[in-house]
Amino acid sequence: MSVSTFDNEKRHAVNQLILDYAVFVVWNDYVEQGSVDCHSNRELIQWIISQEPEKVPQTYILYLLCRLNDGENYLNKYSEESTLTVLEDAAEILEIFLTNVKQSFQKEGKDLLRAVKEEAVYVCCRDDNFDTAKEVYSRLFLSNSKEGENGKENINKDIQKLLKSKSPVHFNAVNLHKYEDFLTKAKRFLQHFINLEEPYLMAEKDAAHMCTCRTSRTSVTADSGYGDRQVNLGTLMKVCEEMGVPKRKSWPNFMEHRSLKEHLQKVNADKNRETNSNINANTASSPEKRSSPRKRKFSDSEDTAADKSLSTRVQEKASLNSKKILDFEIPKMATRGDQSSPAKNPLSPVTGKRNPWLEAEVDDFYQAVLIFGVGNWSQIRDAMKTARTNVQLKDKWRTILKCGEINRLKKQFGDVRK
DNA sequence: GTTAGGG
DNA sequence: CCCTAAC
Repeated sequence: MSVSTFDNEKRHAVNQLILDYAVFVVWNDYVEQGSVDCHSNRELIQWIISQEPEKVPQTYILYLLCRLNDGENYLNKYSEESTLTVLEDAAEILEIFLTNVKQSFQKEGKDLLRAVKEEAVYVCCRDDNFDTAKEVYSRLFLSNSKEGENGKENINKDIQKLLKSKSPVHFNAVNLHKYEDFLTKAKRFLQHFINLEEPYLMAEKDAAHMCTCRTSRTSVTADSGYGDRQVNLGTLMKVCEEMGVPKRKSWPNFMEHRSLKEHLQKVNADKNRETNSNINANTASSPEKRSSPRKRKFSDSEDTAADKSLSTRVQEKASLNSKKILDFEIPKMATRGDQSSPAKNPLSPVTGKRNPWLEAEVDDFYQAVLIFGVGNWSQIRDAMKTARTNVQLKDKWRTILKCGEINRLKKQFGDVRK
């Protein structure tokens, strides 16, 4: 079963499972007992990396893979405290990863890094979110030098060039370029560092499988919920204990993994049967649950005293250990007041009926014109994925000029090239 | 199929 | 928004 056949929500859930699982496995290897307070997988992984960075390249890779997988949907978020898009995060991770690989891989790695960065901008354009595209672009490609109004024009030109480079012949790269191709390229590079027998990668398959088993039983939606994953992690731990999966130094072999998986399915099936009666009450992902900090306990033997010492140790280590590893900070994204979805007005397929333009729609249109240029209406139509025809766009541009709405747009987004 | 322009 | 010429 290929992960790429999942819809985004499922894939996101799978990736969460992979991360959880990876963290669990790594945890088992590096920590004998105890527990730690962490608010996200990111923190946990950062902590693990801070312990013995050179020993856990796979952790980077897995972390990276998850983000690359989810990157197509740049709106996915792994942690509450960060507003980075997924692929921006991937770029950061990759950058750190590259500092730890052999010289001979550096060039190829740099190429991939550039591809990831471009893709980060690209996915936003493809989704008609040019605002975010510009923000991402300036964060990833422009040094901190602050430019004024004329900087905006340059960004538009740069993005246009970037889109062009994806498909030099035809300008509608947005439709031709496949995310899967990019993903394949990324994975090809990472193969250099991946041993396919590693449990990390087997986790990818298992998690996908586990996810389908569970989702087919409980109707998908509950899966993106954070509480669900926590339960899963606990179950994983219990199963590992029951089955005597070795805690340290030797990885579980393939057979152990398979049986673990089967066992897990059974446990989940039982659990689902129990909760089947009130599924509907709990399926909707509840934001309240998410907001509460996440507490992982991998061992019940220790209590809060050990907890504290460990979590403070984490913080100390984290701050001690080289900033280049833990410094993920990037200027925050300027969030416009909830304009997340460009409010696609119910399009009227009925011919002859008036279909007024919403202001947000006009804004998007204008920004598409900034990037594709005046007159390239069909390309703009494709990029915007709007139901309006190229002729309608042309007419709208004419009225924008005629009624002087152009002044507002020019002021807000910068001038267009002629 | 696409764009410019008159209506 | 529609229509048509021109490409």
